[in-house]
This record gives sequence, C-alpha cells and structure tokens, in this order.
Amino acid sequence: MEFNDKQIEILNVAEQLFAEEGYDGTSVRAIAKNAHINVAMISYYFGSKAKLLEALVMHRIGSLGLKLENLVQEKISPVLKMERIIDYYIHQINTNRHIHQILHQEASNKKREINLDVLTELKKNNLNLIQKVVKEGQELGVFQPDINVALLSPIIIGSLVYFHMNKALYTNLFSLKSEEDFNLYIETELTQHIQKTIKALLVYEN
Amino acid sequence: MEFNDKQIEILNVAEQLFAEEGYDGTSVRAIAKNAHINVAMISYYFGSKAKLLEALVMHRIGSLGLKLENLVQEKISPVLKMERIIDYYIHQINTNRHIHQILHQEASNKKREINLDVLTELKKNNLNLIQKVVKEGQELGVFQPDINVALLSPIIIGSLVYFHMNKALYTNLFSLKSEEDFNLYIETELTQHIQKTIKALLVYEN
DNA sequence: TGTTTAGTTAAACAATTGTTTAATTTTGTG
DNA sequence: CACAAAATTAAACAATTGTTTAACTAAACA
Repeated sequence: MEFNDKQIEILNVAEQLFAEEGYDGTSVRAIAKNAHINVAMISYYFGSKAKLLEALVMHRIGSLGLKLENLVQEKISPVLKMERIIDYYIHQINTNRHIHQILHQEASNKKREINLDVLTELKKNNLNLIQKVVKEGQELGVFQPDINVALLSPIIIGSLVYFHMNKALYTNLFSLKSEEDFNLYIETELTQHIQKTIKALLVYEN
Repeated sequence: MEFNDKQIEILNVAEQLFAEEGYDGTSVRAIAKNAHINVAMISYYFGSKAKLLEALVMHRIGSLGLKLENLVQEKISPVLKMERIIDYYIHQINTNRHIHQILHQEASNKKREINLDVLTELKKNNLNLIQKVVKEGQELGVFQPDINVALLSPIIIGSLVYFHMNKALYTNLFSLKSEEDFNLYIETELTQHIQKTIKALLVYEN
C-alpha cells in the first residue's frame, strides 16, 4: 500500500489525535481541520473512518519492524545482547509511542476488532529471537536454567508503559520539568533499571 | 457520597461499558438500556455523563484502598513482605480491572481531565510503605543498597497490565482456553515470576 | 487543444449524541 | 385520605456525528 503526501499527512494527524483523544473521541472533522483538508477527502482516500484506522495501524506496523535479527547475530556476550535488546525496545516504543498507545487502546476495546494477527506474529518472532539469546547464555552457564522467556517482555515493555501511564506521578517524584527531562529519564535511568532487573532475573540463583 | 440501589446499578453498568468500549464509545442510552432505566435518570442522579464518570472514579478509588499498612507492619522477613505486597497488588488490580482500565484510559486522554490527585496521593503513600520494607531489608543486609524503589511498581503493575493487554498472545502461547485459565495463570505463574524478578533485583549483587 | 481522470469543495443527509422539558406515577408523611 | 416530594417517563431539543452528493477545478494525456 502506497500513500501520497496528502494521505501521509492525514495518517499523521489521525495518529496524533487517535492517540491523544481516542478513536471515538476524534471526529473526522477534527482530523480534516488539523490536516488542512476537506472532510470528504478522508472518505475519498480511505473509504471510512474505520478503514482510516485500519490503514494507519497496518502502515505503522509495517514500518515498525522490531528487527532484532541483526542484534541477535552480533558476536557479543548474551548479557550485552540482552542489554542491547532492551535498549532497542525502549527506544523503538518510545519514539513510536502514539501508535503503541492506539494499539494498546484498541487491544482492550470490545466493540471494534481490527485484525492484529500481523502484530501477534511479529511478537512471536521477536520472542523466538530472545529465546535464542537466553539459550545461548544458559549454555555458557551465565544464565539460570529456569527462565520463562515469554514473561520477559511484560517486564520490559510493561514497565515503560506504566511509566508513561503515570507521567504525572513520576515527573513529580523525579522533578522532571520538561518533556525532554521525562524522555531523558526514560532513556537513561529507567532503561538502566530495566536492564539491571532483567540481568538480575537471568543471573540470580534462586 | 452515598448512592441508592439504582445509582449503584448505573455505576456498575457504566463501569463495565466504559472499560470495554471506552468513555466516548459508550452512549448514555447504552448505559440506560443495560441498567434498565430511562436515559433521563442519569442526568437526574448524576447531572451529566461527565459527572457520572467522575462519580464512578471517585467512588471506586475510595473503596480501592490499597491498604498495605497492615501488611508492612507484620513481623515477617522483608523478602516475604515483598512477596505478600506483590500478591496483594496483583490480586487487587486483577479483581478491580475494569476501573483500572478506565483510569488507565483516562490518564492518557488529553481532552478530558478528571482530577486524579487523590489517586496520586494514594500511590505516593504506598510508595513510602514499600520504601520502608526495602530499608528494613537493607539494614538487615539482605537487600542491596542501591535500589530505586519508585521503579518497582512499574515492574509489578506494568507486567500485569502488559499481560492483560496481550491477552490474545498469551492465551495462545500458554494454551489458556478459558477466562478462568487466564486468571489462574496470572495468580500463579505470572505472580511467581514477578516475585522472583523483584527478589532477584533486590538481592542480586551488581 | 479537447477530453478524460483525479482531486477538491460546500452542502446536504440521516443517524446518533447528551441534555432538558413537561407530564405522570410512585412514594413518603401529616 | 390528602398533599408534598421524589422518581420515572416519552418526547423534544439542538448539536454533532460519519458519509454522500453533485458541482467544480486541476492535472494528465493523446
């Protein structure tokens, strides 16, 4: 699926509004206004509001490409690999937080059902790659043998999501005065904290 | 604020619908229908849809009472205390997941702003209690000295939230065939996994 | 240059939204 | 019972919703 400049603009505006005000909280007129186009252009290009959301999700998932393949194949220690994976995940999600927010909202919405099979496959694929790294560490005797790999992502991504969810609390607690401060904290302190946590879990003898 | 049976029924229905279909995705007529009352009763009792949401949030937060006080004061080891705290958190959030889902949606919604100061205070209070437990463990030499206590909740609650968010993926991965299976997995495997993670982080020498 | 296609517009459409009205019924109280 | 207050109702309200229409302009092409 290829989009022209005007379509891309509509997708960008829709992404921001859907993320910030929800799908149902965003009117097609609001999208049109912010994208500086006529309302009818949305139907003209995408068919309907629902199909616009679907197009947006599919387009973003396609370019999301959490391609961990290269990372996994590097010749560094499993511990370092895990750190890099976490770095990559957090950075990726943090810089694409709008679409993640939308996916997150839609995942727990009973009335609409967009097909997220592509996303599920992507996640399963990433899980297999992480599985490889863990196995590698276990064979080297660095990681413990009883690791539930599927539950590592909840720790990593869940922590980040929850941190975002409680932005008000954490900006207050850590005196993060600007948006930049907040993002910097995520990319430094929070990232390190998650890395430390995962490492501890993998290495720690029960 | 006290509510009669009919008001309680409206609140219950509204909670379910707001959680499952979002605030904007839920019409007052849908609430009225499911609560078997006339639409006008919502305005009559709560003033408006917005005030109904506010009343719901306030009412639930009030009875949410994550009272960790008793737990913290028990005479058991810090390690066991942390395990109990995690148990309590997960169980509490899991049995009240509808209101948590709503709070979560509203927290990241830019157009509506319900006052969540009460909730923030509650979280800060809980944080202080956990801080105490950690200090206790550090003084006993069981826990490491460099622990960012404020980042423990993201791991605990974040993991649970993410697990719920990816229900489809995990029911598939772990062959959880029913709602009961899913909840059972959370209360056993996932809980133990989070407990193990937090313990590793607290005890593990960097 | 004439003609087809694609893009763009304002207006209209019916449906749904939250809220209010005014009338009626139910409940409580002396 | 009589009367006041509370509860409940169907209908109406204006505003907003997503979508379509029909007229128009710009671009592409032969």
